[in-house]
Amino acid sequence: MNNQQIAQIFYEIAEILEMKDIPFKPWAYRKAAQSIESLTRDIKEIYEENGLKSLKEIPGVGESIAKKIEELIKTGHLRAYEKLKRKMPVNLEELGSIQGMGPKTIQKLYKKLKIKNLKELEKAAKSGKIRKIAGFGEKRERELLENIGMKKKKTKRFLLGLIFPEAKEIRDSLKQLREVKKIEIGGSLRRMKETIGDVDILAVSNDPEKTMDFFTKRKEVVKILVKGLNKSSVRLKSGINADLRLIQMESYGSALQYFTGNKSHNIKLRNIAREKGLKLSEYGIFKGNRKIAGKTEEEVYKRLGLRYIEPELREDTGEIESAKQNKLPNLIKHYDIKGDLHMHSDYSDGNNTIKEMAEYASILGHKFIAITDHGFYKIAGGMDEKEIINQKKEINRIRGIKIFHGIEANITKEGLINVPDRILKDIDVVIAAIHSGFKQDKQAITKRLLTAMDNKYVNIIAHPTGRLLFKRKGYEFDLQRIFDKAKERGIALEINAFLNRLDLNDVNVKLAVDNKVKLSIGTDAHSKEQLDFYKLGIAVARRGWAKKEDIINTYSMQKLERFFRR
DNA sequence: GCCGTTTTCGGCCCGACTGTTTTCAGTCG
Repeated sequence: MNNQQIAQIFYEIAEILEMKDIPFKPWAYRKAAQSIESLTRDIKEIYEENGLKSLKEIPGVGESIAKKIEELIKTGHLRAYEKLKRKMPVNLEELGSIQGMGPKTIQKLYKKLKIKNLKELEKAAKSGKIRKIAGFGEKRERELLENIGMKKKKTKRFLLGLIFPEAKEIRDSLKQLREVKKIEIGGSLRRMKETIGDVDILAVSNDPEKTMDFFTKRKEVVKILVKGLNKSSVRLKSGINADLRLIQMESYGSALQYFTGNKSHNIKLRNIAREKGLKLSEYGIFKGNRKIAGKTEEEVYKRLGLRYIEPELREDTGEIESAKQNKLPNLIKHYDIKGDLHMHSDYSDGNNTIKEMAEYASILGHKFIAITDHGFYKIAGGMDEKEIINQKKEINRIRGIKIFHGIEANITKEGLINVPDRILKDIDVVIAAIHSGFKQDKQAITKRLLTAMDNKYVNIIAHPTGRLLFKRKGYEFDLQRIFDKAKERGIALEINAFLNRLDLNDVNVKLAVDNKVKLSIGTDAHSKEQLDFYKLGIAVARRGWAKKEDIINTYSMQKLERFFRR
């Protein structure tokens, strides 16, 4: 029973209780499920520490839910849940995934028509049985059928790195309109989450009609879903939906705050408002009927007694508590980054020459780069000893920004570095990474990484978990032991900024920062345009609460050289 | 069922939209 499975059970209990019209309990179960889902540790571990007592320290978990967690850990079952299931034997996950099917509707359709799953729902809708039930009608029935076809809630998510440039282009084009007084991207895109569900754009406009026309006629738009004067919704070429909402200037701040989210961050803010006898909504902060804030986000947070919280932190993972105590970190800024420490040239599997990479990096404002082609690795066109020597000579000839001569070496199944020490010793920066043998168990991978980090030339462990978004989960290892070793040996762990890696991810970056481990940002670019991904790396760092001093890309050249030589 | 710098009892986030209604319930974000 892992955290996700336990959370899922509590979500289902919440749904069933909701059907039964039991007040407030669903809210409690959902809250507990949410906290369990976002734990960074195995809940079993927490339980083993101090039993029920340590479970109750999880927010939203009290006496009763703690006992249920205990039962699940110990037996793998939950009698209370199974009893509920027997009375409500419907496939909640399936039916609930249909847009318009909430708990009350599912309950009603089960009671009246014994509908238990998607197949039965579709059959009933097609044969016109649903429209005859009180509270339903032809339109509802037709809509349900449509939504079954769409399976709308399961719309897939998209890579931040793909959507970010597309959304920015739309925003910038709207910004050109004279009528548009203010505009910003909201939602998970503003929080720079690694995957994005849809694009939310907020604007203030003097001419809503013209603005909406312009938006819905953009060349990126393939379908208009809704078009109104306050809100329009379109589907873009990439497949993602984009909303444009127009709001009044005096609510701009509170609307931006509201539409940036995330949801539990917002709920917490509303609770704080309520505790102060105020009301917070997307229209502002109200005392009775009087609006007392809402024009800017800063004002909203301030009025709630909080320091301003950067969008990347708004995930309800402790940022509100920190803001209250004025303990938010001073997050790393874009301009703190002086260079990129992982990229490939045509010496291995990259598309561009070293010179081309360096020139593009210079345009981006970098002061240095590290060329880190694969060494001794045939599959990726890795260099042999002679090519490595030639590469060094070429780097020394190139004028312009500082180029560190690096290498990306493999960590073998035994934890050895696949490039001999006599070569490594003359290289400025050595990146080591696992590129094969992902299936080893947790212990084996941990040992493999630890052994590799004992090599005295290794400076950076690249893409430490090996995950690929939407593709591969990544291998497991004992994070804490790797952190301790990295600190002991003066090795940095990488935030690989390649769009489908983002590895370490935000959660692990936060843990690393807490452990005072140094991090390095590298794009892993295989062509010059991919050097743009460094922005994604900064986003992950910021979402992981990283400060300037946590990231070695912010070091001065001298300090960085010292770090590499250690 | 959880939780508390106004509470160990009495509260629990807010508003828009929609379809089916004659004043609202359910769903969504």
